[in-house]
Amino acid sequence: MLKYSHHKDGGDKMEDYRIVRLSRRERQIMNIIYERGSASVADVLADLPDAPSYSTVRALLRILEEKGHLSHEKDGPRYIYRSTQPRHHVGRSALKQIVQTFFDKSVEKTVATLVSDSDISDDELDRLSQLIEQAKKGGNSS
Amino acid sequence: MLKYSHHKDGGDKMEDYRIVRLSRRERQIMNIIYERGSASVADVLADLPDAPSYSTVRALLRILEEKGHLSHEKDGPRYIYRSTQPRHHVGRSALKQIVQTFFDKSVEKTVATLVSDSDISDDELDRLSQLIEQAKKGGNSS
DNA sequence: CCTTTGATGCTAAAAATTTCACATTTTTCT
DNA sequence: AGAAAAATGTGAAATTTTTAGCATCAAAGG
Repeated sequence: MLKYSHHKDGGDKMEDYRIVRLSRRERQIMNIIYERGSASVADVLADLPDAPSYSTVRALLRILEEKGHLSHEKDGPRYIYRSTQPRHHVGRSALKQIVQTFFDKSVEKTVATLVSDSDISDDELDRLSQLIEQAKKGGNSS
Repeated sequence: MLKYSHHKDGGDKMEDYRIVRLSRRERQIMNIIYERGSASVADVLADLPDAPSYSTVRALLRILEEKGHLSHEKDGPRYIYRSTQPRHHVGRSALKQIVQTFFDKSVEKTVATLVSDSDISDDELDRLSQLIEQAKKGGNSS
């Protein structure tokens, strides 16, 4: 046939981005928990599209916990699940992935889409300006 | 047990975001194709982490085509696959999802992460400023 | 205290995904 | 043209994911 360069070496592509390893349901559940910060079984069930049974959700949560993505604590009678990885960390990674996949690794293109698409108030635009200004002053590379 | 409000009505959560419907491998492959713009079987195989066999990749590509996510054209002896949905459209949707899931729907927080994380040149920061300025002048809500 | 309700623990079947082997077709090269 | 190389087409096995049923445990209420 052919020789294919399975270059898993570059260290650039796909990197650790663990979300990519999750199955469809696992990802949906993780997203719900990231969005809510924490969630009970009922919370997850309420937010899940095409919600399966209660048992099913619990099984998935258990699996995610076994895999180390979630942990739970007891809140009275019920379990509250949280991500083991801090949300901002995972978000940063996910964002980076999006920038790479859809926006040619260009932060500029990404921001362009963000500000053009959404309905942003003048206030928020001002704060964005300040953000950029701060970045200019603060540590940079060039 | 309990009553769970399977509210699939709000129309806000998860919305159409089709990527979420893809299986793990399907998603990986779609990402590769979005990133490259188009790809042959060998291209996909080269970029896939834990690359399976050639046959396997072709099977997945066929499935993605059946599901309507991909189409192919002949480039000489081989097939070149492309997304049926325009990349910028899917990217916009994916970005929106990230903003919602990890950044409290805040464009500001998202941009803050983008500019703080990445190593951005002063040039790019200038262009970002211009971008914001344009958005201020152009159509907005408030 | 005992019953009811609502939670979890576990196990296994059903469904979907992932994988590859083999056959066939097309291209390339001498 | 004929042989070799490289691509696609197909079907089915192997694995993983997804699902739910039933047993058990804990809290709340009469």
